[in-house]
Amino acid sequence: MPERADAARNRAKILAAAEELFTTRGAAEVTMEDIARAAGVGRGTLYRRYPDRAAIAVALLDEHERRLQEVLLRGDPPLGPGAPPAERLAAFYTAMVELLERHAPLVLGAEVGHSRFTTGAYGFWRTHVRVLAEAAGAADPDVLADVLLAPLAPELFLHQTSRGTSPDRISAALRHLATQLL
Amino acid sequence: MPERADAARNRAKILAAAEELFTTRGAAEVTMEDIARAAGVGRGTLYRRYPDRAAIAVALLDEHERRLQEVLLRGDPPLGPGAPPAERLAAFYTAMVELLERHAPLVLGAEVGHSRFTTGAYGFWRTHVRVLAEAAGAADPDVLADVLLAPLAPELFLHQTSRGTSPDRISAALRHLATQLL
DNA sequence: CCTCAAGTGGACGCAGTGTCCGCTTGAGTC
DNA sequence: GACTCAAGCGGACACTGCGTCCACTTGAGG
Repeated sequence: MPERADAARNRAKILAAAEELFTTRGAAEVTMEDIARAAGVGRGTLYRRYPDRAAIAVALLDEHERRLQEVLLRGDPPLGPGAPPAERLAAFYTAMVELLERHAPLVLGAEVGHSRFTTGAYGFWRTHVRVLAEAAGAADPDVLADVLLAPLAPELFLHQTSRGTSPDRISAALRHLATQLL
Repeated sequence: MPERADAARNRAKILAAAEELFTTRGAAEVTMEDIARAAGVGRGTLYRRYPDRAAIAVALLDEHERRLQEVLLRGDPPLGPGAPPAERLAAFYTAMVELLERHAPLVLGAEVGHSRFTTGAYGFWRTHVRVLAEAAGAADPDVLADVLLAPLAPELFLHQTSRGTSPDRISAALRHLATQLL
């Protein structure tokens, strides 16, 4: 059965309020209570849908990540299939840094506990990179995939940018890395 | 003035109890109350010295890290000065993985919030790696240093080992990386 | 208009945090 | 050995955020 009208309205209010709070204050400073109040909704209603902050952040990210995943699988080269592995990895890095730049507070919010590696998204990125590493004939692509993804950790990104390093510079360094390794 | 005898005794009891709890249960499952009780000490006493779990974990790690830092600065090659940058980085990776292997729960415990990058230790590792990158003539060693340290994130290490990847394999992959990049 | 399941929201109990302050104790002094 | 007093101690307290529960409300189909 489809979602009831009031339920859909509340879901939208919750997501809008949460996105606003996450990006203005930073995920760590936002409580479930804050989100409920900002959305004009009771705590119970909030918990009915989302068991914790991470779930909300994941829901918010979902759309953006899906879009990139789609492009990786079926888009044009160099992001999509067709280009040599090194170029595809470089393009992937660029896209991910852009994603981080726009949504770092959300990505960080999604990582309550140490959930980063257990979300479906990490698995996807990991598989993608491992396949590229394999195609380039790298030794131990399984471990290399994790290593290549590590510099995209949102905490690191925020640390670097807060220290004054521009996303472009990070992006460039990663592209350089990609061409050297694959 | 020196520390009073009872104070020193309590500090030792606290550190011993905390190390035990951190390693057996995992840092996230340990409360300040737990540590105080296990150490046979009041909460007030605990807070007097350590404002939070992170401070305790940092204190516990301090000794081990100092030893490695000492070797990096003044020890024999390839860890210490003298060897070519790539070899020094490879040796550094090996040493760090070993450190993680022995003390990952502590390292993780030290990272309440996103303190990893603000501790003195991170700054030290970062400087060390940046100097190596510079010596090898790498482009943008400043950013590269962060990138090269990223795969040593304790969350990643724990994730990899819990998935069945042996520390030796991680270590080998990182050494390979070092020789390819510098 | 009626029914009733889906949906709502706030009150409640709990766990952990960090502070405060009256009591205790160690270490110099005579 | 007794005295002093600052350093040290520890438990009580107030507070914040979490997650649940259940009596009430509301939307949609009959």
